[in-house]
Amino acid sequence: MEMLFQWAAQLLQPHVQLEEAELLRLLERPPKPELGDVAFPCFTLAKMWRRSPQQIAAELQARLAGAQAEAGSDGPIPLLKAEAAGGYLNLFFDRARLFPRLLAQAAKLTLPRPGAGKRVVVEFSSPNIAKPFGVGHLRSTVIGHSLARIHEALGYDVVRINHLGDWGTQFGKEIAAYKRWGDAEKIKANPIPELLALYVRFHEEAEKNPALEEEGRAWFKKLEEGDAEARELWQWFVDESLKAFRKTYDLLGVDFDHYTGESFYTDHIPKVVEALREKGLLVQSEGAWVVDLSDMDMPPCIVLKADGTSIYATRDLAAAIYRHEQFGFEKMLYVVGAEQTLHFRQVFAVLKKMGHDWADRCEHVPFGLMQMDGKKMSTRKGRVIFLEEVLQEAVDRAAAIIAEKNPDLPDKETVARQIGVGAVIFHDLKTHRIHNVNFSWEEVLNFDGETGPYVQYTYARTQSVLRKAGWPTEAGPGGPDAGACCAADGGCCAGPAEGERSQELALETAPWIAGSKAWDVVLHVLEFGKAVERAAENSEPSQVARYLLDLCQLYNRFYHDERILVDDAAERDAKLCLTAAVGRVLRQGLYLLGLEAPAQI
RNA sequence: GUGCCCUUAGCUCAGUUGGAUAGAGUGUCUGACUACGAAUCAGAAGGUCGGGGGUUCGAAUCCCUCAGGGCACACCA
Repeated sequence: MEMLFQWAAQLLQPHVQLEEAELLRLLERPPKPELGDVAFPCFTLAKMWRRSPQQIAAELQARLAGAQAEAGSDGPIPLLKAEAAGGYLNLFFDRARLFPRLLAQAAKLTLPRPGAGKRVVVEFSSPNIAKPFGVGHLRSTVIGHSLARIHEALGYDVVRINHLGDWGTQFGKEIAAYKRWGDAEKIKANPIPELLALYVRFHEEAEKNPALEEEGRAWFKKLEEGDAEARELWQWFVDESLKAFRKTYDLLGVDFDHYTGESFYTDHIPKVVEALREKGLLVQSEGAWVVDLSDMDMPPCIVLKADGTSIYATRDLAAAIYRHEQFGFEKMLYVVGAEQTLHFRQVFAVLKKMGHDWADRCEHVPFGLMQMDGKKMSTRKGRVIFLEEVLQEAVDRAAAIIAEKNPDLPDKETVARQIGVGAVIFHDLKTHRIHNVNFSWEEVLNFDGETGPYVQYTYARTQSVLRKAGWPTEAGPGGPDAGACCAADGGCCAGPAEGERSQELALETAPWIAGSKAWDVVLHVLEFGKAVERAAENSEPSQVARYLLDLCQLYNRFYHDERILVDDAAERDAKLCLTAAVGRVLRQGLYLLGLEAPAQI
């Protein structure tokens, strides 16, 4: 595509008084393939030349035709014709000559590496200890995991941090509840549900008996002051919870470099408070110590509560400073729900006031709520759906479909897991993260249409064709470089026995391309890098998911309408080469989203 | 009450720096497996892009305003 735009600019430049850069900026791709390969909108020229865009388009058409006649049919740029349509000048290139060159590009496609030598810290997942891992936490987990992989693929050095919710007044409450009603045996047998039940009961009883709240806060104060009993109970809750979380992470294929939760920063808090005090930023208000942010139209940021204990903002300040010292990031992403937007604006503002200019490189990556019946899910009210249950249902569904459609598939259990889990992850990543999503079993368990299984199916289809043709197929779980060319083993475009030949053929012409959908496919394959870069710039994995869905649709249309394994060797090899390129992009794209890509499903 | 976010087909959503007749999926109806995998593909139907102003040659996209929904607004995270 880039190449087409470059050529178009070169062709047009002698006839318009515009800089090449300006020209390139104006050029666009026509909305429909029948309209040509590159379009030049004449509206801006119309203003400068004081003539109608239609007139200008017609004139340019004539001029290009003249220039083309002069250059002859084998000029350096294979322009077929230029056509004025409305205020546009549409350029048609000689696809037969062009296709082999585009295909060669697609075959050795690699991602750009704008992140080389730069580090990015991604904080994500961050579930709360002693609470179940609900579908709500899934969002942070899969978005963060995908953003980490996307940045890695672009060359960044990525640090993944699980900022566990393992500190705060809630643990005072949990301890208070345990002391009153807890049963150690029950908890050992069934840790998270039992701990949750205690927590829920605490809030119910506190409605009637407000003194309980005070009791909870008192236990947190003890905990923060290092009280042995409090510490011991807390540690127990943490250990049990982590055991359960790790199982979920294994199933999802997610990992972290650091499980440094909020409690990790306890020791750093005094330093932060001292720094704030020294800079004169701390003022006392209603008994608490706060940083005033009224100059930025924000409510004050509480740093120490009236009882002297820390609050989550304090711990986020300490964490940010610690991480900056430790990792020296280019940027730091906080993948945390949109309901905490104000909190992060406050934290970043306080960092700025402290003189930490790198606060500008911290970015809250918000996402919409996971809702149930249009309402927020709530652990306290027991209105949650457990992620484990969702994943299990999805895997069961995948297994049932396999049993029905492909009973002879080897390693059925593994594939069912890959498909089921993939369906859940993809469903969460395919739309803009900021939208609220209403949880729906029907949607999550749907495997048709714009879904993870659809992309996985298309990938398996590419591998199936290659296998049939005796070409090498991709194996293994994918990886950071899965989309890179397999140049090491002699070139992607190569059948095993006839590598050189197909490469050479590919350099000539592809007369069959007229009317073939392979053209649309190869153009889209070449857009992969742009899609990934856009996803990183916007911290938006859905842009990769969207790209993959479009690629699948284009490839499936091509696959359905035309035969790949035709008798003509040149055509067959070109189509196989395209198929291999699509397969590589799909595999790497799935990897970037956190999905596996089984070769057969 | 104040601030932020959201609103596009019955439902769920795309729509890149403002560009040509606003696109998918799903659901409904109808077709295509003696073909390289039908978890697929094709066709039909379905739209005042929440309403109203404005900027522009041109607005789903930018500005203003109103409405509806969501979230947040100091000792929870």
